[in-house]
Amino acid sequence: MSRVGGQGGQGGTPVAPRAVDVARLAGVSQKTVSRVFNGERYVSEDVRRRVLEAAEELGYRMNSAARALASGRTRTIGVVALGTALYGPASLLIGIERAARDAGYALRVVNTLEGDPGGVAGAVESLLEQGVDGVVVSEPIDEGAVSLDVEVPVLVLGAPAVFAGPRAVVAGVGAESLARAATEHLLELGHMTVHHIAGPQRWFAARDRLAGWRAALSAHGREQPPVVEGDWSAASGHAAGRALAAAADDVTAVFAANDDMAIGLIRALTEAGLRVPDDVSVVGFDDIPVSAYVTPPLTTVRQPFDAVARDGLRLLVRAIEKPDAEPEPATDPPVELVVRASTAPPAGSRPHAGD
Amino acid sequence: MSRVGGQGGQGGTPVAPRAVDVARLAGVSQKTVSRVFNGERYVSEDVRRRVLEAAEELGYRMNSAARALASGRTRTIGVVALGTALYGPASLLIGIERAARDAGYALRVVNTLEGDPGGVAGAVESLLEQGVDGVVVSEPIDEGAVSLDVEVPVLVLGAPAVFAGPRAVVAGVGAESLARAATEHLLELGHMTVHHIAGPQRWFAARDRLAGWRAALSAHGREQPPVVEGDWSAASGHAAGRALAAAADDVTAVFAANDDMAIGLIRALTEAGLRVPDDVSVVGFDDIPVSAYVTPPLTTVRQPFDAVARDGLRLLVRAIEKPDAEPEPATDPPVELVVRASTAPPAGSRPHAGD
DNA sequence: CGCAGTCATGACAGCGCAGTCATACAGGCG
DNA sequence: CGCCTGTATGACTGCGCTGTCATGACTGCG
Repeated sequence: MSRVGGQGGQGGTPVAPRAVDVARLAGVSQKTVSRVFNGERYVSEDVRRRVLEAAEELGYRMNSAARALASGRTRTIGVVALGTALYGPASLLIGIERAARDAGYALRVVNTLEGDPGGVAGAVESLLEQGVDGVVVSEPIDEGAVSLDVEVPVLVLGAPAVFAGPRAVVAGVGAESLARAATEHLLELGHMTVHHIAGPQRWFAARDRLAGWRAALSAHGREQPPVVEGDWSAASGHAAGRALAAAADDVTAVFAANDDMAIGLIRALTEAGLRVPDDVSVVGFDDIPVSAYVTPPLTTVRQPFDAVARDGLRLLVRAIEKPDAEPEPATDPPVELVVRASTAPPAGSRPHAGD
Repeated sequence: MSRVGGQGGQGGTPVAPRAVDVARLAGVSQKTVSRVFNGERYVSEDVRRRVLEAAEELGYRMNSAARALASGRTRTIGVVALGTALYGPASLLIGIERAARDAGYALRVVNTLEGDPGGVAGAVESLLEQGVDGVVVSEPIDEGAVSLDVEVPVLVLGAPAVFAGPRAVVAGVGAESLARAATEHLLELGHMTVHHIAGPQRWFAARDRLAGWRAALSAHGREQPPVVEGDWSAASGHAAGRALAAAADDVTAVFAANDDMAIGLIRALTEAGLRVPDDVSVVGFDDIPVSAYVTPPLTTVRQPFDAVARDGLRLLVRAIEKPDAEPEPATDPPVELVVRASTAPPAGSRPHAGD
């Protein structure tokens, strides 16, 4: 008794049609069906059409498990993401999905729970078990040196060589130059120095921004005020702002490592009776959607998530499909500073409270 | 010549060890290795230990493609998401991932590009092709009646029965009751009526919120002012706020369908010389992270994304693993109104500008 | 006309697992 | 003691594809 194909039978559970069923209907061999569906050469137009028609009629869908087993390739890319709804990581994930799909790859996603030790390594391991041709580690947190000594290419977005591996490709989110641009914007407005509310230093992204800030100040020979560290949340920015307003009376410019903290900071400053930007200028980072509409509209730095994801994935796909090709370096994404109303020149004649 | 296992050989490409390799090393049959890795009954403690040790030594990882082919199950759930970094959808996706992993399922993600016709159906199709045991359609946009007539269970989060299918499970994000609570909060403060800035009506979530607003006003016998429709963005909230401030001088309370629009709205009101909450009270929806730190801190409604995701996935997994069980209804998630400083009783004696 | 080269197709094996069935032995019971 | 039930294991097969090789048919050219 042979199997009864999909839509044909009246009763019983319908059985998904296989390539042989299509082949039979089209009057060709199963292998030819495979050829058509893989877009291989050497299939006559006539046969191709017949196969596609037969497939359509039966509602045929290729079984990707069988394909993966036979070919050794899954056409799937695994992503290790952070499991946070923060605008940056979420946007990057979306960009990765789009780029992967455009490249003909499906996506598997595993989130690392923050604070989970060995999270990245474990996540990569589980992806390999699920079967992926390549892995993207998106904006990870520093967990000490992680060895990504795995057999597939790995793209690390937004983290340096801490992630070592034989087939690692690192593409930058390039936050350092962006942070530098933000800081320089404030210096160019005439501020003597710029304070910094940093992100949590376990995040590479936070360190990059800190480094960019330092670099800008160094380059201009300015002193580096003590850094306050937040946790990306508006709440932490608020707390940092309170501390800043209380401790130092000479703060005229602050660069916050993300927009949420900048917004919290502005609120704290406002509560302390300081006006933004009249008394204190504030720059954020990310250009989250609300930034243009908070009070005052926030000057911030826009990250080209889409370009980063696309560029990184291009490299990854190349590494997957042409393992022997040179590991071409990533192109640096463009810097974009969005100047709004939260920054202004310092009030030169403003009397110092403490003098 | 037989294959040389993984870490053993010095030269050449290492070949991933298979179950037979583990079996050989442990002195058992391949089938027994399979039993151990699937946690089946009837394996002696001694054998189990030996197999695990052998697997460890070889660095064995099961091949999930082979497993899927042989068993017909992929242990993977596919998610159709919207491809937006909006807080709601992103949070829901994270909740889904966690819940799926806890249930022992991996995740495949496909984003629908907004405005892509037939996006959901196409996305589901591509997931089926990739091989999934179940599908989650997360907060979709109305594309007309979509028939999810597929062979696997489908969980639709946050959309009504427009998505029909033989094995569909619908779990609510229950935005209607939340929207109703938000509106009633304003009425209880003493406002005569409440204006509404709606989300794009192609979104079910936006319609639910609109319906909740209407229900609250009807229940209290209040008139329903005309609705302004935004697109979730702060920019659209800003535009709506401008229109509102210009057109009507009797606006004392506004319920915005999400926090971003509420923030844009507040900015527009501020620019028009109206104070929040003194002149106008504003309620948002979502409780995005910055909401507590904008000026003024936003009264809003928190959605229990995690609970919704977890509950929905429980139903989906049940439908996958026990196809014959009753399709238990979803439990309604709890309502949580977060009252901050953007709402207050109306200024009773405030002189009307136009009188 | 005969032979090489290209194009088009099919036969067959095997990817690495899980399902099915057979087998073997232990203990309980009438 | 034979029989049955429960436990523990292995042999064999097949899931639905792709890779490899074989086989024709057709083309161009000396």
